[in-house]
Amino acid sequence: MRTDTTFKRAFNDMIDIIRTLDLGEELPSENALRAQLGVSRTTVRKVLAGMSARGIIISEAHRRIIGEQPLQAERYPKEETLAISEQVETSFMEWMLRDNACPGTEINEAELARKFGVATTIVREFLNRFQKYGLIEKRQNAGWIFKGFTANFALELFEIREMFEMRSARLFATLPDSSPVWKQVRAIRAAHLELLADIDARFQDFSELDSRFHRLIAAVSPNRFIEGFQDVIAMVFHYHYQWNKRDERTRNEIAIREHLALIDALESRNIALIDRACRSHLTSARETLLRSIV
Amino acid sequence: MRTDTTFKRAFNDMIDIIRTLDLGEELPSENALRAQLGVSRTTVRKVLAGMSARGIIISEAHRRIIGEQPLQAERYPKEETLAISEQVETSFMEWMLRDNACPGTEINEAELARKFGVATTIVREFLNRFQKYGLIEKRQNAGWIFKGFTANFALELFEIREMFEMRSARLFATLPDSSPVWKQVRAIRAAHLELLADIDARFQDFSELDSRFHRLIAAVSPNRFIEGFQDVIAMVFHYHYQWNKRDERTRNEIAIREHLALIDALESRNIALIDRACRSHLTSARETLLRSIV
DNA sequence: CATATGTTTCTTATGTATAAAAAACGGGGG
DNA sequence: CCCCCGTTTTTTATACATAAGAAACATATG
Repeated sequence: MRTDTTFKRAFNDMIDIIRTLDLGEELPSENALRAQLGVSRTTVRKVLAGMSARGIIISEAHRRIIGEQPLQAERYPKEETLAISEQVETSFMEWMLRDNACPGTEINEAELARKFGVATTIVREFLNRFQKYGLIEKRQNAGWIFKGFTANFALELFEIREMFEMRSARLFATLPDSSPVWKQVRAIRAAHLELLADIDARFQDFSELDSRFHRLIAAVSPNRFIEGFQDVIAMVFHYHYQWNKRDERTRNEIAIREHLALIDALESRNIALIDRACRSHLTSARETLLRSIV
Repeated sequence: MRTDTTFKRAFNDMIDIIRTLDLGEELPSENALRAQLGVSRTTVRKVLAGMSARGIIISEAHRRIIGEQPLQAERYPKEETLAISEQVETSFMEWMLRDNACPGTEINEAELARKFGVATTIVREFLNRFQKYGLIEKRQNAGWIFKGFTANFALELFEIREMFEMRSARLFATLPDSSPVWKQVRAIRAAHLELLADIDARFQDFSELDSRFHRLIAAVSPNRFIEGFQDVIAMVFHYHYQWNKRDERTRNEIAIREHLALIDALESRNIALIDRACRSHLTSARETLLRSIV
């Protein structure tokens, strides 16, 4: 009943490990592989068995050696490596953004389960987790309602975001030169400059960099509630921008320049400068989001 | 399989409704009762059937009249009116606060389900919802870990709480005299004074008033994320103080006086005053919580 | 024709089952 | 005694089943 996505993901990862080894070379121990693959030994053994069956690995007494290099074609497709609960997220987002975007829509667990082809349990569990994003609401003994990806949602989101982000950004002014954070700041500036240099081809990579940047800022003084909120922000930007492609290149270029200005401000340790750069970036991000909603 | 807690709760509520009616009087329609009881007509009919069977209601052709007044003893016990998913919350809190309070404890779905005598599905669902409180964390393909009711938890909680509450309190200074909020403020001040007058006997009622007060402040400018965070705060205070009774009376009396000071400040519309009263209350609340943790 | 009740259909809450994955156990061999 | 591997036990992820509850439909009655 449970899907074997963990096995398939591990199998694919194992192919990459084997490619770093030579024909006839002995494999690391099951325990070592377990650590490398980040799964249990049970799964490692299943992967090894699968590879033996395909002749990639030859098991001799007390040792295993590489029989032949695996082909890329033997990899399992990406979809099969995602747990059902993860696939449901994508299905739901598509349903939400494409089909029934209007606020007030009732969400029917059973219907969604049928539509997505999964068990109701999974949909229920997903909706429970998804609730934290503030887009759906539960009614006692009845279904859920979709509150809508509305301007109000964006405004409430950004009100919190501004509080959290200004708080974190200001803290940078008090960090000693010796803090390891500065190295990360320099690294992320480099990543921004690189992306900017090749913006025409790689503008779609910005979404991930954006999330990384804001998480770095938040991380100066860890707070589990702020970290949890970063998930909300990441979700919104990930899916909303995936759906709305208008002006994507320009939007992203502007955001990169704002990030760079904020990085400069952070390094200056000047509170006024930090405040200004941070607020200006958030204002512009908010306006962009609002414009794409209406 | 599903429990009939909705029916039992409605049954109990129905007893209260009948007590306001006279013997021989005709009952409201099913639809009217549905609205009053806040359940579906299906459940109303089940309640009516149950009461008919006990002779409380007599069904004549096309009408129902009160046959005899129900006895309080006929009420279903409180526990049976709580959905399993609600009972699990209590069980879990007790388990957490009494038995295994130490940080890092692994939480085992199957074991909890056995201990609480419920299906694993329920425990899973509960843990998913409970995650938002920041006290547990999930590990992929494995169980959950309890992060502990620690000083750090309290500090992170109050950092956010301070941001949110100061923001809301300050907004009061900008409210026009005509705002309906002021009436609610006066009402809640009265409630505080009443409780204070009878503090020796009723100090335990403070927990609920506290939650009501802070939700009122937050409500001036609704924000779904702030409202969601109020749940976290309410949970912490509800359960933690239920567990730790030390100095409860004194603590609550102090808090009431701080609330009253904050109410005065709000009504003064003086930002500096509001800031001071709000911060001073939050600081004292934080210290109290911290003291009770260590 | 509107409102009340009787009937049918659909959905949610909760229990049970089971394959996949993790963890624990146990016997060698270095 | 520690690591490696074979085996067994436990736990999680997911499917499915069903009674309780909600909603929709139908009929009757004033």
